[in-house]
Amino acid sequence: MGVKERKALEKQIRRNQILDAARTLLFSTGIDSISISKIAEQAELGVGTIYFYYKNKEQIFVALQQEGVAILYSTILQIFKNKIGHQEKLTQIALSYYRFSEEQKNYFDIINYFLSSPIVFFEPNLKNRIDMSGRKILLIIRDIVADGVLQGVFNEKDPGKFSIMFWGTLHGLIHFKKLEGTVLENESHKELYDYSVQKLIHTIK
Amino acid sequence: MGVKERKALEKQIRRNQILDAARTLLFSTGIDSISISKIAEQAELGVGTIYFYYKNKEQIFVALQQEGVAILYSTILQIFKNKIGHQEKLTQIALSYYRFSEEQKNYFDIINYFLSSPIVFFEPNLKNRIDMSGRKILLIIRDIVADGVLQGVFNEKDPGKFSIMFWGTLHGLIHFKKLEGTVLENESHKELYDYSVQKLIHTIK
Amino acid sequence: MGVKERKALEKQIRRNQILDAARTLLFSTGIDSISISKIAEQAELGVGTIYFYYKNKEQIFVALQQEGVAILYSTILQIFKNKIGHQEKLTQIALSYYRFSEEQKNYFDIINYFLSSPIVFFEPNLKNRIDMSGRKILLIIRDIVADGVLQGVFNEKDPGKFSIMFWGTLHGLIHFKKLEGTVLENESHKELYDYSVQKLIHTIK
Amino acid sequence: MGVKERKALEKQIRRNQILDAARTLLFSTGIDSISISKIAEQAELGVGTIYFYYKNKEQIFVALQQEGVAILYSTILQIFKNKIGHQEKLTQIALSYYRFSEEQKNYFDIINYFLSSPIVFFEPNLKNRIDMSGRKILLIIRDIVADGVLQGVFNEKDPGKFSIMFWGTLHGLIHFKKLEGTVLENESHKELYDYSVQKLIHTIK
DNA sequence: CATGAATGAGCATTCATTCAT
DNA sequence: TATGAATGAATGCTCATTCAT
Repeated sequence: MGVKERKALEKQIRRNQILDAARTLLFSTGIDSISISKIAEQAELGVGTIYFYYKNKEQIFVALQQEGVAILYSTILQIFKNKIGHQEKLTQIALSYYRFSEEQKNYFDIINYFLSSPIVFFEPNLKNRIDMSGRKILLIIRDIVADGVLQGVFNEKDPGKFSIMFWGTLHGLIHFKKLEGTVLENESHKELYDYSVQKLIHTIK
Repeated sequence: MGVKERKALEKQIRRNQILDAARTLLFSTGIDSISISKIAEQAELGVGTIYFYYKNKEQIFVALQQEGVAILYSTILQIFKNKIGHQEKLTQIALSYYRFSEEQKNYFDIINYFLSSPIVFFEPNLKNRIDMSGRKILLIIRDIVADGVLQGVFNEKDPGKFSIMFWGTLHGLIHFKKLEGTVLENESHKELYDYSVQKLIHTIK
Repeated sequence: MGVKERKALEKQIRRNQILDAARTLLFSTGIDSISISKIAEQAELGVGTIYFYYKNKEQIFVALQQEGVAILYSTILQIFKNKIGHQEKLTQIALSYYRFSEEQKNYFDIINYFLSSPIVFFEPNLKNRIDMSGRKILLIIRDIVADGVLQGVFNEKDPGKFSIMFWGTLHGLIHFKKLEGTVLENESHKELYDYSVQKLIHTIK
Repeated sequence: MGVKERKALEKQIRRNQILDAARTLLFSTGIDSISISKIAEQAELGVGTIYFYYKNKEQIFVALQQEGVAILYSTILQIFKNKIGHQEKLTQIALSYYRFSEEQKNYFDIINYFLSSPIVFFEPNLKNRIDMSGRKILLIIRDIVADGVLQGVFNEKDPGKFSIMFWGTLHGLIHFKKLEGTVLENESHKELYDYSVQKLIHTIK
């Protein structure tokens, strides 16, 4: 291993060290209380060092968001590989996102941070990275639907569009969890979610 | 007009003056840059005066959110009253939310602020007010569907559930507007939205 | 009853109404959280009205302090009147102050506020009123001692001085309650207090 | 001297610079008027810088309190080391506290701040540090008494208890300085103090 | 590479008091 | 008498970022 490689490796190690610290904070006190100096303290590094490895706070958030998406993706990939029916796959994927929003709330929050906040400007590069990480999930859904169509299980002209609609619905509905107890007086939010998923799947049968 | 009425009127005027200032800020620099002292400056009032009329910052946000919802509601109410088909009504409502998210982006942001942020605590009263303001919109949709079912145009056992799914889908998809240019490479976001709306309506035909 | 008397009576009623409010706050949230506007709200009066009846916040505090001292005084007066020995009287008085500091903590705090805070300036009149209210308590102690001397139970040339020393010791020791758990590692504060009282009494035997 | 040492030294200098500023304020306008921003201004530093060196305002107060206690302690230690009688030592210690409360009034105030205010919460660690600083003074008194007992000069079963009573009396009586001119009509406060000290010492003879 | 000191604008909120009505 | 609107300084504290070493 040459000097270059070792340097690169060390750099990666430091980056991970910083990310570890940020993740610890994310999970211990939530997204709102992450600050660079807290990360530095947690990572046992100087503040300046953080800035050497990440241009700014946003970059760290992006890295965490990628982690979150990766976790979600791997779950969904498992489902994709299962030997179960197409419809069942979609149902399980939907369920897994619901669970993710609850069990990995902090990761969900940070994904949501990029998706829902009215923040205007990201460097194009960054934005690309953020967005593309989620794309793979949509592609899985698309593939399931497309394959279902091939197999004659589903009937849908544009699996790509559908996959986005599918995910958008799930995402929107999860936000409505907040309305439990007020708008959703008698409705169980989970029931509502399941109902919607079935409805969605029904549209391509 | 007695002294009492005049006082009450003046008080209302001041409240509006403050809200005007907050709205101006909301529309000029976005929700993230609204602070009490900026509102005070904009309104040409002392900071303390703001607190005399609104208990805290959140209350001002709520007032703005209510404004936004009211605008959206009135648009949707118009559509509801139109003498057009049930399906057409739903289509137009969906369209109007899309437009709202673009043309009244700042109002959309503040509504979204209450719906999407991982924020911790609201006084129950406040939360109720926030949530319930949106409820009327859902009820219109429910009524359209329910009436459609009565008329034999639609087929849906639970119009209440459907209305929430409908809105959730719209809401979630609007968030995906951000993905234009990255994930949505070739897709037009608007086309996708329309596609989804038609799909949704199709499920209750 | 003439107009003058009625007016005076009404004025007194209002003053009490204000004091009631202040006392309620004192006992519900403690001395630190008493503010004029809170008093006004509690009393269902305007802020300006408070200032009509009390020149400033301090005046209200003084009134509360007087109440506290009055309560303490009446307890001590009871003990004074009891048909028990001189020594027993002193013991019970000391005990009653200890209890007062615990059971009427809020009154104790406000008395302490005037006695311990480094605040410099009070109007002479005010200061006189504050200080003199406590004087009666000291006089009781002095009388007990003086009478004890007469009866041959005690031996003390200057009962006046002793009464102040007696009270000063109690007061100082109560402050040390805070040291429980740190400086007073193994000592029970109450035991220490009792020990000191006995010691004190012993000096005049 | 290495870089590390120099850095540490500079850091200490800055901490002192801040403390100097705080002390200046303490001595010019009293404890009540110390605020972080005033300290920053006085120290010609940014507010943030203050917080870099002291976690919060309380920490600065503690530092000042420790200074005060240290001054008092060193005086008392001197007396302890003097080759004078046991009784004389106690007398002089009492006198030195009296003088301290007059000549170092601001330090006395800040010590008193921690001892007398009904303040709610301190980090346990902090509280420990505050309380323990005073402990050393009590231990000196205890040792004098204990030694006096050994030498047959004093007669006291529990020198530890006595030392606290001794100090509590002094402390409480100093508070009564405020009553000069009102309650203490004809009494000289100083005379009263001396009287009490002699009385106290007498109890262990 | 790594550090960590320094910044100062920024934050939400409180408060005693005044004064025109 | 009584009101309550208005004030604005003041509070403790946070934070992303910079930069000299």
